[in-house]
Amino acid sequence: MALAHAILALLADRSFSGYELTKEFEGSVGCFWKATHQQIYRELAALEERRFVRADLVAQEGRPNKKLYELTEAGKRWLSEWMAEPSEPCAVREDMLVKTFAGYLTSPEVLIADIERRKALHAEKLEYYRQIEREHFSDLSAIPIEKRFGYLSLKRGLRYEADWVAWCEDAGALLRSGIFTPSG
Amino acid sequence: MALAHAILALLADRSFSGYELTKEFEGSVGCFWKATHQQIYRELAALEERRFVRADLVAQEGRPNKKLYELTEAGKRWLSEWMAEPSEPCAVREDMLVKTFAGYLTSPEVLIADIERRKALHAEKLEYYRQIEREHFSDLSAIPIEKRFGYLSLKRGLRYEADWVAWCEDAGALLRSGIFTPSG
DNA sequence: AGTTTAGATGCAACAATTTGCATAAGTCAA
DNA sequence: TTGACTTATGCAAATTGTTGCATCTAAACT
Repeated sequence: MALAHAILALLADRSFSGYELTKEFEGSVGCFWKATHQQIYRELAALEERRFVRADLVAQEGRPNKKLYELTEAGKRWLSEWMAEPSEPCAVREDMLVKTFAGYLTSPEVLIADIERRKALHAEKLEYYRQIEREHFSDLSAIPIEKRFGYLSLKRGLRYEADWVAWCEDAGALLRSGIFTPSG
Repeated sequence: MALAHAILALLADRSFSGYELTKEFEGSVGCFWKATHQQIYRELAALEERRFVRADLVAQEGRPNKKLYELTEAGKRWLSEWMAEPSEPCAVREDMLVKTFAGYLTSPEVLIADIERRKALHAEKLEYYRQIEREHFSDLSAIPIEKRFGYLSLKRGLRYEADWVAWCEDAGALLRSGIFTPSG
Protein backbone atom coordinates (compact mmCIF):
# COMPACT_ATOMS: atom_id res chain seq x y z
CA MET A 1 0.00 0.00 0.00
CA ALA A 2 2.99 2.27 -0.43
CA LEU A 3 1.76 3.98 -3.58
CA ALA A 4 -0.70 5.67 -1.24
CA HIS A 5 2.19 7.13 0.73
CA ALA A 6 4.00 8.29 -2.38
CA ILE A 7 0.86 10.18 -3.45
CA LEU A 8 0.37 11.70 0.00
CA ALA A 9 4.03 12.76 0.03
CA LEU A 10 3.43 14.83 -3.09
CA LEU A 11 0.15 16.24 -1.77
CA ALA A 12 1.95 17.31 1.42
CA ASP A 13 3.57 20.10 -0.57
CA ARG A 14 0.61 21.26 -2.67
CA SER A 15 -2.67 20.13 -4.27
CA PHE A 16 -2.64 18.04 -7.44
CA SER A 17 -5.19 16.56 -9.82
CA GLY A 18 -4.86 12.91 -10.79
CA TYR A 19 -3.59 13.96 -14.17
CA GLU A 20 -0.92 16.22 -12.69
CA LEU A 21 0.18 13.48 -10.29
CA THR A 22 0.55 11.10 -13.23
CA LYS A 23 2.86 13.62 -14.92
CA GLU A 24 4.89 13.95 -11.73
CA PHE A 25 5.29 10.19 -11.47
CA GLU A 26 6.47 10.03 -15.07
CA GLY A 27 9.02 12.79 -14.48
CA SER A 28 11.16 13.81 -11.54
CA VAL A 29 9.40 11.61 -8.96
CA GLY A 30 10.04 8.73 -11.36
CA CYS A 31 13.44 8.35 -9.74
CA PHE A 32 11.71 6.67 -6.79
CA TRP A 33 8.26 5.59 -7.92
CA LYS A 34 6.53 4.35 -11.04
CA ALA A 35 2.75 4.38 -11.41
CA THR A 36 0.23 4.54 -14.24
CA HIS A 37 -2.73 6.91 -14.35
CA GLN A 38 -4.98 3.95 -13.59
CA GLN A 39 -3.24 3.17 -10.35
CA ILE A 40 -3.24 6.81 -9.34
CA TYR A 41 -6.93 7.46 -10.00
CA ARG A 42 -7.93 4.29 -8.16
CA GLU A 43 -5.67 5.06 -5.22
CA LEU A 44 -6.95 8.65 -4.99
CA ALA A 45 -10.53 7.34 -4.83
CA ALA A 46 -9.52 4.93 -2.04
CA LEU A 47 -7.68 7.68 -0.16
CA GLU A 48 -10.69 9.97 -0.44
CA GLU A 49 -12.93 7.29 1.04
CA ARG A 50 -10.53 6.92 3.96
CA ARG A 51 -10.60 10.73 4.38
CA PHE A 52 -6.83 11.06 3.90
CA VAL A 53 -7.43 13.41 0.97
CA ARG A 54 -10.25 15.77 0.02
CA ALA A 55 -11.27 16.66 -3.55
CA ASP A 56 -12.36 19.97 -5.06
CA LEU A 57 -14.00 20.07 -8.47
CA VAL A 58 -12.33 22.82 -10.47
CA ALA A 59 -14.09 24.04 -13.61
CA GLN A 60 -11.65 25.06 -16.31
CA GLU A 61 -12.14 27.06 -19.49
CA GLY A 62 -11.15 25.39 -22.70
CA ARG A 63 -10.40 22.04 -21.14
CA PRO A 64 -12.14 19.34 -19.09
CA ASN A 65 -12.89 19.94 -15.44
CA LYS A 66 -10.48 18.48 -12.96
CA LYS A 67 -10.56 17.18 -9.44
CA LEU A 68 -7.97 18.90 -7.26
CA TYR A 69 -6.93 16.74 -4.34
CA GLU A 70 -5.55 18.09 -1.10
CA LEU A 71 -4.12 16.37 1.96
CA THR A 72 -6.29 16.29 5.11
CA GLU A 73 -4.97 16.45 8.66
CA ALA A 74 -5.71 12.74 9.08
CA GLY A 75 -3.78 12.02 5.89
CA LYS A 76 -0.82 14.01 7.09
CA ARG A 77 -0.85 12.17 10.42
CA TRP A 78 -1.04 8.79 8.68
CA LEU A 79 1.90 9.74 6.45
CA SER A 80 4.01 10.94 9.37
CA GLU A 81 3.38 7.71 11.27
CA TRP A 82 4.43 5.67 8.26
CA MET A 83 7.65 7.67 7.97
CA ALA A 84 8.87 6.26 11.27
CA GLU A 85 8.54 2.63 10.13
CA PRO A 86 11.64 0.90 8.76
CA SER A 87 11.79 0.74 4.97
CA GLU A 88 12.63 -2.40 2.99
CA PRO A 89 14.72 -2.46 -0.19
CA CYS A 90 12.48 -2.64 -3.24
CA ALA A 91 12.18 -5.82 -5.25
CA VAL A 92 14.55 -6.07 -8.18
CA ARG A 93 13.27 -7.76 -11.34
CA GLU A 94 15.72 -7.02 -14.12
CA ASP A 95 15.09 -8.62 -17.50
CA MET A 96 18.49 -7.41 -18.66
CA LEU A 97 20.31 -9.40 -16.00
CA VAL A 98 18.32 -12.54 -16.76
CA LYS A 99 19.65 -12.14 -20.29
CA THR A 100 23.27 -11.64 -19.31
CA PHE A 101 22.93 -14.61 -16.94
CA ALA A 102 21.85 -16.90 -19.77
CA GLY A 103 23.87 -15.02 -22.36
CA TYR A 104 25.42 -18.19 -23.79
CA LEU A 105 22.03 -18.99 -25.38
CA THR A 106 22.40 -16.11 -27.83
CA SER A 107 25.20 -14.29 -29.59
CA PRO A 108 27.30 -11.61 -27.87
CA GLU A 109 26.14 -9.14 -30.55
CA VAL A 110 22.53 -9.51 -29.40
CA LEU A 111 23.53 -8.78 -25.81
CA ILE A 112 25.79 -5.91 -26.79
CA ALA A 113 23.03 -4.28 -28.85
CA ASP A 114 20.61 -4.40 -25.91
CA ILE A 115 23.25 -3.15 -23.49
CA GLU A 116 24.02 -0.19 -25.77
CA ARG A 117 20.30 0.57 -25.97
CA ARG A 118 20.01 0.49 -22.19
CA LYS A 119 23.12 2.64 -21.81
CA ALA A 120 21.51 5.32 -23.98
CA LEU A 121 18.26 5.15 -21.99
CA HIS A 122 20.03 5.53 -18.65
CA ALA A 123 22.35 8.26 -19.95
CA GLU A 124 19.30 10.21 -21.09
CA LYS A 125 17.60 9.87 -17.72
CA LEU A 126 20.84 10.85 -15.99
CA GLU A 127 21.03 13.99 -18.08
CA TYR A 128 17.41 14.78 -17.19
CA TYR A 129 18.14 14.44 -13.48
CA ARG A 130 21.26 16.57 -13.86
CA GLN A 131 19.13 19.27 -15.44
CA ILE A 132 16.73 19.15 -12.49
CA GLU A 133 19.73 19.37 -10.17
CA ARG A 134 21.04 22.47 -11.96
CA GLU A 135 17.64 24.13 -12.16
CA HIS A 136 16.31 23.39 -8.67
CA PHE A 137 19.16 22.44 -6.37
CA SER A 138 22.16 24.48 -7.45
CA ASP A 139 21.91 26.48 -4.22
CA LEU A 140 20.26 24.56 -1.38
CA SER A 141 20.40 27.49 1.05
CA ALA A 142 18.30 29.57 -1.35
CA ILE A 143 15.26 27.26 -1.29
CA PRO A 144 12.75 26.61 1.53
CA ILE A 145 13.74 23.78 3.86
CA GLU A 146 10.74 21.57 2.92
CA LYS A 147 11.92 21.53 -0.67
CA ARG A 148 15.52 20.68 0.17
CA PHE A 149 14.64 17.11 1.12
CA GLY A 150 13.78 16.27 -2.48
CA TYR A 151 17.47 16.61 -3.24
CA LEU A 152 18.24 13.47 -1.23
CA SER A 153 15.89 11.45 -3.41
CA LEU A 154 17.18 13.05 -6.58
CA LYS A 155 20.74 12.23 -5.56
CA ARG A 156 19.77 8.58 -5.38
CA GLY A 157 18.31 8.82 -8.88
CA LEU A 158 21.49 10.45 -10.17
CA ARG A 159 23.62 7.71 -8.67
CA TYR A 160 21.34 4.96 -9.90
CA GLU A 161 21.40 6.07 -13.53
CA ALA A 162 25.13 6.84 -13.51
CA ASP A 163 25.75 3.40 -12.05
CA TRP A 164 23.73 1.72 -14.79
CA VAL A 165 25.68 3.60 -17.45
CA ALA A 166 28.95 2.48 -15.84
CA TRP A 167 27.81 -1.16 -15.73
CA CYS A 168 26.76 -1.02 -19.39
CA GLU A 169 30.23 0.18 -20.32
CA ASP A 170 31.81 -2.45 -18.12
CA ALA A 171 29.69 -5.31 -19.42
CA GLY A 172 30.03 -4.15 -23.03
CA ALA A 173 33.81 -4.08 -22.74
CA LEU A 174 33.89 -7.57 -21.23
CA LEU A 175 31.65 -8.97 -23.96
CA ARG A 176 33.80 -7.37 -26.65
CA SER A 177 37.00 -8.66 -25.06
CA GLY A 178 36.18 -12.15 -26.26
CA ILE A 179 36.21 -13.77 -22.82
CA PHE A 180 32.70 -15.03 -23.51
CA THR A 181 33.31 -16.58 -26.92
CA PRO A 182 34.86 -20.04 -27.41
CA SER A 183 37.19 -18.75 -30.13
CA GLY A 184 38.54 -15.88 -28.03
CA MET B 1 5.54 -12.86 -17.68
CA ALA B 2 9.25 -12.42 -17.13
CA LEU B 3 9.45 -14.58 -14.00
CA ALA B 4 8.90 -17.45 -16.44
CA HIS B 5 12.04 -16.45 -18.31
CA ALA B 6 14.06 -16.13 -15.14
CA ILE B 7 13.08 -19.69 -14.18
CA LEU B 8 13.85 -21.03 -17.65
CA ALA B 9 17.24 -19.27 -17.57
CA LEU B 10 18.15 -21.27 -14.46
CA LEU B 11 16.81 -24.53 -15.90
CA ALA B 12 18.93 -23.98 -19.04
CA ASP B 13 21.98 -24.90 -16.99
CA ARG B 14 20.58 -27.85 -15.02
CA SER B 15 17.40 -29.33 -13.55
CA PHE B 16 15.93 -27.90 -10.38
CA SER B 17 13.01 -28.65 -8.08
CA GLY B 18 10.71 -25.83 -7.05
CA TYR B 19 12.30 -25.81 -3.64
CA GLU B 20 15.80 -25.54 -5.06
CA LEU B 21 14.72 -22.74 -7.38
CA THR B 22 13.29 -20.85 -4.41
CA LYS B 23 16.66 -21.11 -2.67
CA GLU B 24 18.40 -19.83 -5.79
CA PHE B 25 16.08 -16.83 -6.01
CA GLU B 26 16.74 -16.02 -2.37
CA GLY B 27 20.49 -16.19 -2.88
CA SER B 28 22.81 -15.35 -5.73
CA VAL B 29 20.09 -14.91 -8.35
CA GLY B 30 18.47 -12.47 -5.95
CA CYS B 31 20.72 -9.79 -7.43
CA PHE B 32 18.37 -9.67 -10.43
CA TRP B 33 15.12 -11.35 -9.44
CA LYS B 34 12.91 -11.73 -6.38
CA ALA B 35 10.22 -14.39 -6.12
CA THR B 36 8.48 -16.33 -3.36
CA HIS B 37 8.04 -20.10 -3.41
CA GLN B 38 4.37 -19.58 -4.21
CA GLN B 39 5.11 -17.66 -7.37
CA ILE B 40 7.66 -20.24 -8.42
CA TYR B 41 5.44 -23.28 -7.90
CA ARG B 42 2.57 -21.58 -9.74
CA GLU B 43 4.80 -20.53 -12.62
CA LEU B 44 6.34 -24.01 -12.91
CA ALA B 45 2.87 -25.54 -13.20
CA ALA B 46 1.99 -23.03 -15.94
CA LEU B 47 5.27 -23.69 -17.77
CA GLU B 48 4.66 -27.43 -17.61
CA GLU B 49 1.22 -26.99 -19.15
CA ARG B 50 2.77 -24.98 -22.00
CA ARG B 51 5.37 -27.75 -22.44
CA PHE B 52 8.31 -25.43 -21.82
CA VAL B 53 9.43 -27.62 -18.93
CA ARG B 54 8.99 -31.31 -18.10
CA ALA B 55 8.79 -32.76 -14.57
CA ASP B 56 10.28 -35.93 -13.18
CA LEU B 57 9.13 -37.28 -9.83
CA VAL B 58 12.21 -38.18 -7.84
CA ALA B 59 11.79 -40.44 -4.84
CA GLN B 60 14.21 -39.61 -2.06
CA GLU B 61 15.19 -41.54 1.03
CA GLY B 62 14.76 -39.83 4.32
CA ARG B 63 12.95 -36.80 2.86
CA PRO B 64 9.82 -36.01 0.81
CA ASN B 65 9.75 -36.74 -2.89
CA LYS B 66 10.49 -33.87 -5.20
CA LYS B 67 9.59 -32.82 -8.71
CA LEU B 68 12.68 -32.21 -10.77
CA TYR B 69 11.98 -29.84 -13.63
CA GLU B 70 14.00 -29.78 -16.82
CA LEU B 71 13.90 -27.46 -19.80
CA THR B 72 12.36 -28.80 -23.03
CA GLU B 73 13.51 -27.91 -26.54
CA ALA B 74 10.40 -25.73 -26.96
CA GLY B 75 11.24 -23.97 -23.71
CA LYS B 76 14.78 -23.35 -24.79
CA ARG B 77 13.56 -21.93 -28.11
CA TRP B 78 11.05 -19.67 -26.37
CA LEU B 79 13.77 -18.39 -24.03
CA SER B 80 16.21 -17.73 -26.89
CA GLU B 81 13.58 -15.78 -28.81
CA TRP B 82 12.87 -13.66 -25.76
CA MET B 83 16.57 -12.91 -25.33
CA ALA B 84 16.58 -11.01 -28.61
CA GLU B 85 13.80 -8.63 -27.53
CA PRO B 86 14.81 -5.27 -26.07
CA SER B 87 14.70 -5.14 -22.26
CA GLU B 88 13.07 -2.34 -20.30
CA PRO B 89 14.43 -0.90 -17.04
CA CYS B 90 12.61 -2.40 -14.08
CA ALA B 91 10.08 -0.37 -12.12
CA VAL B 92 11.50 1.45 -9.12
CA ARG B 93 9.34 1.71 -6.02
CA GLU B 94 11.51 2.89 -3.16
CA ASP B 95 9.84 3.57 0.18
CA MET B 96 13.09 5.04 1.47
CA LEU B 97 13.11 7.76 -1.18
CA VAL B 98 9.48 8.65 -0.55
CA LYS B 99 10.59 9.24 3.04
CA THR B 100 13.57 11.40 2.16
CA PHE B 101 11.36 13.33 -0.28
CA ALA B 102 8.89 14.21 2.47
CA GLY B 103 11.57 14.22 5.17
CA TYR B 104 10.43 17.57 6.58
CA LEU B 105 7.39 15.80 8.05
CA THR B 106 9.54 13.96 10.57
CA SER B 107 12.77 14.54 12.45
CA PRO B 108 16.21 14.07 10.85
CA GLU B 109 16.97 11.46 13.53
CA VAL B 110 14.16 9.24 12.27
CA LEU B 111 15.51 9.43 8.73
CA ILE B 112 19.10 8.91 9.83
CA ALA B 113 18.16 5.81 11.82
CA ASP B 114 16.43 4.26 8.81
CA ILE B 115 19.30 5.19 6.50
CA GLU B 116 21.81 3.56 8.85
CA ARG B 117 19.67 0.45 8.92
CA ARG B 118 19.54 0.34 5.14
CA LYS B 119 23.28 0.95 4.90
CA ALA B 120 23.90 -2.13 7.05
CA LEU B 121 21.51 -4.24 4.93
CA HIS B 122 23.16 -3.24 1.68
CA ALA B 123 26.67 -3.62 3.08
CA GLU B 124 25.79 -7.15 4.15
CA LYS B 125 24.46 -8.05 0.73
CA LEU B 126 27.51 -6.48 -0.89
CA GLU B 127 29.77 -8.66 1.25
CA TYR B 128 27.73 -11.72 0.25
CA TYR B 129 28.15 -10.91 -3.46
CA ARG B 130 31.87 -10.29 -2.94
CA GLN B 131 32.15 -13.71 -1.39
CA ILE B 132 30.44 -15.27 -4.43
CA GLU B 133 32.84 -13.32 -6.64
CA ARG B 134 35.84 -14.67 -4.76
CA GLU B 135 34.55 -18.22 -4.67
CA HIS B 136 33.19 -18.55 -8.19
CA PHE B 137 34.67 -15.88 -10.42
CA SER B 138 38.21 -15.28 -9.21
CA ASP B 139 39.53 -16.84 -12.43
CA LEU B 140 37.10 -16.57 -15.35
CA SER B 141 39.30 -18.54 -17.73
CA ALA B 142 39.13 -21.54 -15.40
CA ILE B 143 35.35 -21.99 -15.60
CA PRO B 144 33.20 -23.19 -18.51
CA ILE B 145 32.02 -20.44 -20.85
CA GLU B 146 28.30 -20.92 -20.06
CA LYS B 147 28.99 -20.15 -16.41
CA ARG B 148 31.05 -17.05 -17.12
CA PHE B 149 27.98 -15.05 -18.14
CA GLY B 150 26.64 -15.08 -14.60
CA TYR B 151 29.51 -12.79 -13.68
CA LEU B 152 27.96 -9.96 -15.70
CA SER B 153 24.78 -10.18 -13.63
CA LEU B 154 26.73 -10.47 -10.39
CA LYS B 155 28.76 -7.41 -11.31
CA ARG B 156 25.54 -5.43 -11.55
CA GLY B 157 24.54 -6.68 -8.11
CA LEU B 158 27.91 -5.68 -6.69
CA ARG B 159 27.59 -2.19 -8.15
CA TYR B 160 24.01 -1.81 -7.02
CA GLU B 161 24.69 -2.62 -3.40
CA ALA B 162 27.91 -0.59 -3.27
CA ASP B 163 26.01 2.34 -4.76
CA TRP B 164 23.32 2.11 -2.10
CA VAL B 165 25.92 2.08 0.64
CA ALA B 166 27.54 5.16 -0.88
CA TRP B 167 24.20 6.98 -1.08
CA CYS B 168 23.43 6.13 2.54
CA GLU B 169 26.74 7.66 3.62
CA ASP B 170 26.13 10.68 1.43
CA ALA B 171 22.57 11.26 2.61
CA GLY B 172 23.51 10.61 6.24
CA ALA B 173 26.29 13.20 6.09
CA LEU B 174 23.98 15.78 4.52
CA LEU B 175 21.30 15.19 7.15
CA ARG B 176 23.86 15.52 9.95
CA SER B 177 25.32 18.68 8.45
CA GLY B 178 22.26 20.62 9.55
CA ILE B 179 21.28 21.85 6.09
CA PHE B 180 17.87 20.31 6.64
CA THR B 181 17.12 21.82 10.04
CA PRO B 182 15.80 25.37 10.52
CA SER B 183 18.22 26.08 13.37
CA GLY B 184 21.31 24.93 11.41
C1' DA C 1 9.30 -36.80 24.80
C1' DG C 2 8.73 -32.48 22.65
C1' DT C 3 10.30 -28.48 19.90
C1' DT C 4 12.71 -26.52 16.37
C1' DT C 5 14.93 -26.59 11.78
C1' DA C 6 15.27 -28.08 7.07
C1' DG C 7 13.44 -30.26 3.02
C1' DA C 8 9.41 -30.42 -0.02
C1' DT C 9 4.86 -28.94 -2.06
C1' DG C 10 0.61 -26.76 -2.46
C1' DC C 11 -4.39 -24.19 -1.90
C1' DA C 12 -7.05 -20.04 -1.21
C1' DA C 13 -7.65 -15.39 -0.64
C1' DC C 14 -6.21 -11.05 -1.23
C1' DA C 15 -3.65 -6.98 -2.95
C1' DA C 16 -1.28 -4.65 -6.53
C1' DT C 17 -0.16 -3.87 -11.25
C1' DT C 18 -0.85 -3.86 -16.20
C1' DT C 19 -3.44 -3.55 -20.39
C1' DG C 20 -7.16 -2.59 -23.32
C1' DC C 21 -10.91 0.13 -24.00
C1' DA C 22 -13.87 4.38 -23.67
C1' DT C 23 -15.09 9.17 -23.41
C1' DA C 24 -14.75 14.13 -24.25
C1' DA C 25 -13.03 18.92 -25.24
C1' DG C 26 -9.36 21.81 -27.33
C1' DT C 27 -5.05 22.81 -29.98
C1' DC C 28 -2.13 22.62 -33.84
C1' DA C 29 -0.22 21.42 -38.12
C1' DA C 30 -0.53 19.20 -42.86
C1' DT D 1 -10.88 18.76 -42.37
C1' DT D 2 -8.71 15.03 -41.00
C1' DG D 3 -5.50 13.26 -37.93
C1' DA D 4 -2.36 13.58 -34.06
C1' DC D 5 -1.46 15.36 -29.56
C1' DT D 6 -2.62 17.14 -24.88
C1' DT D 7 -5.67 17.59 -21.03
C1' DA D 8 -8.68 14.92 -18.08
C1' DT D 9 -11.06 10.87 -16.06
C1' DG D 10 -12.60 6.31 -15.60
C1' DC D 11 -14.34 0.91 -16.09
C1' DA D 12 -13.26 -3.98 -16.69
C1' DA D 13 -10.41 -7.82 -17.17
C1' DA D 14 -6.23 -10.16 -16.86
C1' DT D 15 -1.94 -10.90 -14.89
C1' DT D 16 1.29 -10.79 -11.09
C1' DG D 17 2.68 -10.69 -6.46
C1' DT D 18 1.84 -11.37 -1.35
C1' DT D 19 0.21 -13.61 2.81
C1' DG D 20 -1.73 -17.00 5.63
C1' DC D 21 -2.53 -21.47 6.17
C1' DA D 22 -1.77 -26.67 5.60
C1' DT D 23 0.61 -31.00 4.99
C1' DC D 24 4.36 -34.56 5.37
C1' DT D 25 9.24 -36.55 6.54
C1' DA D 26 13.38 -36.63 9.13
C1' DA D 27 17.23 -34.91 11.61
C1' DA D 28 18.91 -32.29 15.48
C1' DC D 29 18.52 -30.13 19.56
C1' DT D 30 16.66 -29.59 24.80
